[in-house]
Amino acid sequence: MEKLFLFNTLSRAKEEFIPLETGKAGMYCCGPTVYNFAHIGNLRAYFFEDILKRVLLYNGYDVKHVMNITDVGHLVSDDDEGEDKMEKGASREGKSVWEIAEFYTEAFRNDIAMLNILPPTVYCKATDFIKEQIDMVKCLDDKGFTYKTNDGVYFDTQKFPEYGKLALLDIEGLEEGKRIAFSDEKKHKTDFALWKFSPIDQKRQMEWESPWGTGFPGWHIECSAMSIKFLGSHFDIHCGGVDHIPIHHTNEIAQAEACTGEKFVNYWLHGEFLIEEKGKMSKSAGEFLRLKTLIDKGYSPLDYRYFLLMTHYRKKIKFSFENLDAARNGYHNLKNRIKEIKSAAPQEAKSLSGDALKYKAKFHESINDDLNIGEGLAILWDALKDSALSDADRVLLANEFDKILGLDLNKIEAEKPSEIPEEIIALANKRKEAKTARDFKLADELRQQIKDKGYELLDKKGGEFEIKPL
RNA sequence: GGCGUCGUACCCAAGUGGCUAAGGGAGCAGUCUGCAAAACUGCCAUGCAUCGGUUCGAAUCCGAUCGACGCCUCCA
Repeated sequence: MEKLFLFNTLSRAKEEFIPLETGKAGMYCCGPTVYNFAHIGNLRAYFFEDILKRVLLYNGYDVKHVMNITDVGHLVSDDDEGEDKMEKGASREGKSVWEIAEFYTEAFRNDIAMLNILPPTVYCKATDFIKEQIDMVKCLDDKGFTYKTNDGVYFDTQKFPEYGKLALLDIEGLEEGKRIAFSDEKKHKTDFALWKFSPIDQKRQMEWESPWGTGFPGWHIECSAMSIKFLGSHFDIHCGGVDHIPIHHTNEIAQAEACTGEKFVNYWLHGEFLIEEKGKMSKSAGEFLRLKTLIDKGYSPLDYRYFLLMTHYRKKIKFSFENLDAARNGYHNLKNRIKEIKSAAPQEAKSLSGDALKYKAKFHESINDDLNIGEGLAILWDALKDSALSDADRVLLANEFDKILGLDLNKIEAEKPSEIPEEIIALANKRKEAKTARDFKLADELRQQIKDKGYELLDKKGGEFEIKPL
């Protein structure tokens, strides 16, 4: 098996991937909170995880990919009035929180399917595993890692000496309550809620009984509880966006390791943000770009996938329509070139020749070097332009690389003569005559007529022409 | 205030100590052509934010400066 290197946030270094169990890889990815549509920045994270998963599969691993769906609301802040994102979404749309969750989960599945993101092996909804979450809080409670306040059960981070190791947190330097009203019942600024109580005077749409009182799970417990349920108390890979490093994943490690007494995860991988001119894309700002927005503007979802393929997952990518245009053009040219090669060599290729194998090896090396897809894409371009390779080899390589790229390159079909109506052919022949007679005015008129009827007339060498449906 | 990341051509971007600094887009030129479109071919960074240092050798390591961004509620 080829060596695969991944950048591990824990060590801030590329490390060789060694699975816990030979030939298998367990992977947990933090999924969406289904209170609204995903914006294109959110989708970048799932795209990065898709590349990771495809690279693991390419290397022959049997991948178990688990993703949570956060369908339980988390409070907007510690001191808010009990309204959360889910309930806000529900009241905004006049539906129940359960309906909201169902609707946006479906929208999310559609979005990732359009981007050719392979669906996870397991989708797990937070509300389906409340018992597991309560059990985990109990476990922490029994081991003395918790304390109770008026509004919930908290994790006492001072009892977990390694707290913050993932984020290299300088806890002293954190500004308590910098952007949030701070609960003064918390013993330490980094302590976080494991279980929150429902406000006494209010009936929440989502609340459950627990040994500590009616309420709902804290902000981080679902991921630890569900990842352990599906992948075991110690598993290979956990990923998410970079924003998860200092809080969410830091807290997950604390909870999980305090409860199980084992190392939680071997490799932590984080995807960078997509940013706009004015900075990070966010939903709270109101307007945000969805995949559908791009489609409405005439882009295909795979144009956006190509855009994401152009850079490395650990680098910020700046979104602009100018850059998306560049991606669309590049993708278009790529497909065009493959179509031409396929048209020239319609026969099925059998296996790669020596030179083509070198390209394959280079590609494999690139993607195994911490998912260097930008370099992989360049290798594809080089191969397609290498005249020393046979057409059959080039087609085979494109199909091979597409296992990672996911650009539907294998679906490109050779140009086949389409059925052109007699009427159009007659018009084209008339135009040819006009051209020969150097009556260009008439020739242009005829070409326009053909265009109006939905066909494009292209001139070829020697006065020949080609008709294509528009 | 603390912590973290980044700065490679007009745009996106790979390269993180040693071969002419990948690739894509845009642009320009050419082939073809009455014109157009498409396609193909060629050109496009003696330099990698700036200034110092280490080294036989630096885009790559170190330091300083400037600039951009992220995190310290929730968030991909």
